[in-house]
Amino acid sequence: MTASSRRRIPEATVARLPLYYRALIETGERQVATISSERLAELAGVNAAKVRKDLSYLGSYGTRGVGYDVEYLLHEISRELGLTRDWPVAIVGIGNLGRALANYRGFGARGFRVEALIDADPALVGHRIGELAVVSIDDLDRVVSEHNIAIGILATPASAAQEVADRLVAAGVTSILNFAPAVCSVPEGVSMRKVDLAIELQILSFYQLRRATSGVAPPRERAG
Amino acid sequence: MTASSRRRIPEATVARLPLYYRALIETGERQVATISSERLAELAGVNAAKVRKDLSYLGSYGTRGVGYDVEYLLHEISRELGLTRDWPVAIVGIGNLGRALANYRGFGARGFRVEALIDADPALVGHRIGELAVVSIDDLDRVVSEHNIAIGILATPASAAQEVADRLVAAGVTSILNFAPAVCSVPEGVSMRKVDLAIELQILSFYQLRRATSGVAPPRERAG
DNA sequence: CACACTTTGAGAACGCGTGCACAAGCTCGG
DNA sequence: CCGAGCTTGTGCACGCGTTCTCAAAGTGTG
Repeated sequence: MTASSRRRIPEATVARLPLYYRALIETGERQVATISSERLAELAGVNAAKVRKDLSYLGSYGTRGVGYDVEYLLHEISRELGLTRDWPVAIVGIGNLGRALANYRGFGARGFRVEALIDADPALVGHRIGELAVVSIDDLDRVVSEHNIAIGILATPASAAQEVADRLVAAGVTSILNFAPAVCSVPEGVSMRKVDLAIELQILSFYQLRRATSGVAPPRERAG
Repeated sequence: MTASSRRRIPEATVARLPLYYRALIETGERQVATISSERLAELAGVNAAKVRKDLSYLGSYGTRGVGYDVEYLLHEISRELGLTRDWPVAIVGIGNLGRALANYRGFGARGFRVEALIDADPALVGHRIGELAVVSIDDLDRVVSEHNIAIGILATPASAAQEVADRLVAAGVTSILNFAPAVCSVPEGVSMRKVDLAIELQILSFYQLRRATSGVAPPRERAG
């Protein structure tokens, strides 16, 4: 039975699976064999009922009276998230942020291997960052297909975002992580997630202001 | 009447206000005086009914048959988001990401002025990045109160995140943007938003895998 | 001034996600 | 082998957010 033959997993649950994954990795390193939903909830910063419901979407992997087998659960979540294989990734836009992302060690650890750095600026092309040389955006198509890249990270200025997204999609990329502060649309069948740093600060600012001018408490955390 | 004396604004709406803000800025620059909810929805990448409902939480600023006055609406949203004033910000953890954030131009444009760079590594202290010198974490308390910093950006390794968050809160910071891949709790009355790059990729990977093994379509976009 | 047209604002229905509460099921000690 | 104790899995109710829909309210033309 493949991962996809199961019942549909709610989006909110998918967003929490990486939290469980991380918590389980840490737990496994401490040679702990089983873990209860309560403990896992604590480590992941959520509520225990939610953990149980989330995990039940993957199947009944727990044992009543005991808890979940750490190794087994870890394996199942890895498989569900596609972390049992490597994902070659390309970063487009090698500015401040793109460079930081290129050097970020956290990706490789989870199987996301940055295999291409792409930029439109001729002055940057050929410049090495770590093991990789920046290639021209003219070679986007070739690089994407040669490295079999399915996931693209968009770190260009806002003005270039839509055009680059289109080119990535045309080249065969079907998942995009967009850091550009711009609305950007992709066709059906392509996923896109947005991370906008300025927007995050503006949301904080809203609640900060409310707290300053009144006694209104902010929500405890965001949806993610 | 202050921003906070109105009825409560739903969290989901707050998260969209910055999108409207950005769209209105762009529209204003094109000398357009009024805008319909439909057009604004298009620019912000959401649905028109949502735009109208969101804006109605701020008050009835539209004119039936006409639309919204761009300048006026912009002003109201700015005020609501606290963008009419400046927010001094500190970045803690001057690694790859911290440095990129320190150089990021997008913050200043919205009134978020990075006024302090803090790190625990003595080798980094004194090092200049742009206009600012990195200061020691031992001076965190002093720097935060001297600059009246209410918003902190946490870009440390996961292992230091909770401790640094505690120190920020103790120093008087009441809003934290957390980039560290760790669960991290803050007391009531402090807001924290999380941005975890590895988690974003893992979510993309999930849907990528589903698409590869079956014909299941991913959700069109995230909640944000 | 009346009428056609546009667009907002809000009522209402629906769907998703959350969390309580508890039965079902497992372990372990005696 | 039995009963006490623990933990999972899930039914259910509730609340939030989204979206459909339409009356209300404005504009503009003849």
